Amino acid sequence: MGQRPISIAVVAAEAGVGVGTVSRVLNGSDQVSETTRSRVLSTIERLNYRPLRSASSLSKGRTDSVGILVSVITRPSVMARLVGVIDVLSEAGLDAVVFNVENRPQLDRHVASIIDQRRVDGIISISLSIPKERLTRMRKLDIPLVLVDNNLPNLPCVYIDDVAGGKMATEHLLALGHRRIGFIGDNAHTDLGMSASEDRYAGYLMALEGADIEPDFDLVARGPHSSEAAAVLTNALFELGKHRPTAIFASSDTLAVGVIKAAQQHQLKIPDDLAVIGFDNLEVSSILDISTVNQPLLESGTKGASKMVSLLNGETVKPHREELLLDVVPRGSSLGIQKNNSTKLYGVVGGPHGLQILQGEEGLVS
Amino acid sequence: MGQRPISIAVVAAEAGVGVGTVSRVLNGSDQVSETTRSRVLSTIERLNYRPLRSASSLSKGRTDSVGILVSVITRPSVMARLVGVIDVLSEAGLDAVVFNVENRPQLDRHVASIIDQRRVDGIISISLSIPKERLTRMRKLDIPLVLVDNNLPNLPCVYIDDVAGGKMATEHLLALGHRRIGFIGDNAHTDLGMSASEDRYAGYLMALEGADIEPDFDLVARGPHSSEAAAVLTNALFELGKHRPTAIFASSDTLAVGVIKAAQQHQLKIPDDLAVIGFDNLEVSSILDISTVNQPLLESGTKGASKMVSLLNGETVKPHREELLLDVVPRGSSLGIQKNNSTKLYGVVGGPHGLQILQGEEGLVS
DNA sequence: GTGAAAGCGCTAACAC
DNA sequence: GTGTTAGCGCTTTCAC
Repeated sequence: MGQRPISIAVVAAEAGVGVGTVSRVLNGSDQVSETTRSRVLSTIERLNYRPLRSASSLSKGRTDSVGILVSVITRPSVMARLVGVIDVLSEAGLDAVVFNVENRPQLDRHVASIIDQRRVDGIISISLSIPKERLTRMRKLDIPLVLVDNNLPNLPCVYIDDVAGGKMATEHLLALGHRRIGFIGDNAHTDLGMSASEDRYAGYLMALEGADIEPDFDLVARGPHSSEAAAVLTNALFELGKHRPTAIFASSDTLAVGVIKAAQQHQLKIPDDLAVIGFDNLEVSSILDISTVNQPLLESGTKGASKMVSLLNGETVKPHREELLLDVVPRGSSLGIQKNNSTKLYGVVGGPHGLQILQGEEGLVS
Repeated sequence: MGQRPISIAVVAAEAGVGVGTVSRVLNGSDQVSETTRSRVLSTIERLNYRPLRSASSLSKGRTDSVGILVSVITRPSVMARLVGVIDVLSEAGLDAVVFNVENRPQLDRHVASIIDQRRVDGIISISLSIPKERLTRMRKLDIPLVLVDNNLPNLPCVYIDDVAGGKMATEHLLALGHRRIGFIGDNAHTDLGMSASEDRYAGYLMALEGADIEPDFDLVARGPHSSEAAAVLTNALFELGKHRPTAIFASSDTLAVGVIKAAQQHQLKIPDDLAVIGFDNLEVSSILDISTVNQPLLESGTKGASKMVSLLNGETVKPHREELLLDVVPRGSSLGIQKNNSTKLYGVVGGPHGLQILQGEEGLVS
């Protein structure tokens, strides 16, 4: 009881070999005979021995863990990326150390501490802009960095073209005949480099220009990134009376939900009185039948993490910089076609304790 | 260039002191004269030195990081807890190593590896049930464990009474005069010990019993944890015709969204034709005006993490086991009172680039 | 109050 | 193939 945990030395002694051999077995070296290997292995098993991470880290000079910088985790879009990252890292035997960043000074602090304490082997930044000086320092120190949902030259990254996305969304509305198209965006966390909303706004302007429509800034509104805020802003747009927009592009689905809520409160029919398109293709947009621009969120995380894994293995990262594709997902909020096909996808069966959904859970987020 | 990173020895030499002294300064020992301390401190600053985590870990015998076991991170409720945990840990200078668990074997594997590799000083389990044998082992090895959203005797934990919550929700509907009350729950991840839905169901039954109502299992349905699934199940309940429920208790807001969607597709008026109450008080329930049972999600995370911090500091955890309180949040989906006061909370102002929301962002999730 | 030195448990370079 | 040994960078007695 209370005896000190077994070290590699104990295992070596017990197995009648040197510590070096045990270490070699542990690290899968082929410099060990099958006989010895199995003997060591069984001793390890018997003693229930596991190498101490920190000792190995110190010796190897790496931590086998990567830092993940992320902000406003609670956003579903951010969450999805994060999950993708964590899953791939975990699969590769790397620990995911998550840093939740809320403002610029904090971002800088975290980055600095991560870099200098070398507590991780690499950093994955999700939707965040690392301060320039830190970037330089990291490059100098040769600390791998991968950007997810961000795009910087010479750095491995996975990103989308938000401008193009904003353009696509707006063009969707234009194609439906709308001329007075409003924009609802957010101005949250721009200090952290989260510029998606503004980029999409740029795309919105481009689309208007392409259609020879003079932008009307009375139809543009920005606020915090929440449904409530979007509802408030939408209400403000409605005060324009007959000059109100006939369609609104919300820079994220979360905002689109607020837009629709506001419209309903004003007894406006969607999409006849007001067409709406969002961005991200979150689950909520599917269930509320909101048109949107789909972006591969989870995939951005998995691909980013894969690049990190490659980097840490010393391999060259295949597509160094990777742009993921977007596509418009037209739904009822702009087309007005009610499609409740989801009902047909799953079978429901009765049981002694109530109904149950049968099989076929494809597409269901459980 | 490429010079090896400065170690404590370099600092010591540079400052003209022994490494021991530098270490003492680093760890805030009071065994150092002010003079030396400041000299060392300035040298550290000048060289931009940071102690190497793994070396310190090896020496100290602790990692200054804690493992977080979590499942289905994408659930907003889980995410909120996770954020709470991470923030408090980070504040305390502890690294948050996140393990995303998807099934029981994986849970067991992760726990085993965490325990044996001693890669963290403690474990916080969110909504998950650690296998019993692992629990025993952890206790024997003296590895601190804190449960968030889970409740086990003799273990520090933060939890709610899901049964009571389910009862409250159902009683809310009963108080409104409903007699045929349906239940929509999920049967996801019960293998991981996520029993909230079933516990709330137990509360539902208790409430019915308290009102002398015989439970009708035709009004009970379970499926995956998604709005889509809930919509499908709700549709199935509607097939009961006049025997359909006049109210539904959905075991989470996510499910409640699906219930409402299904009702709308059937042209049912909420709450006149169908009253609905959910659980969790997610942002979505607020914007969609869904009645719900509020539980302090973020707080469960922060409180749990605080307990961990105390444990690691060798302090006794104040309230060892802590139950957080629930309260019914009545909204339009059951009461029918449309309250769009949110509009009044924030000012909107015009600008050259469009409208902006003024100040007062309290309550707005950005 | 401070320096010297002995570990912490592991890896890797070097012998044999 | 395998054992031996010198570190990895820090903390912590133990002298002084």
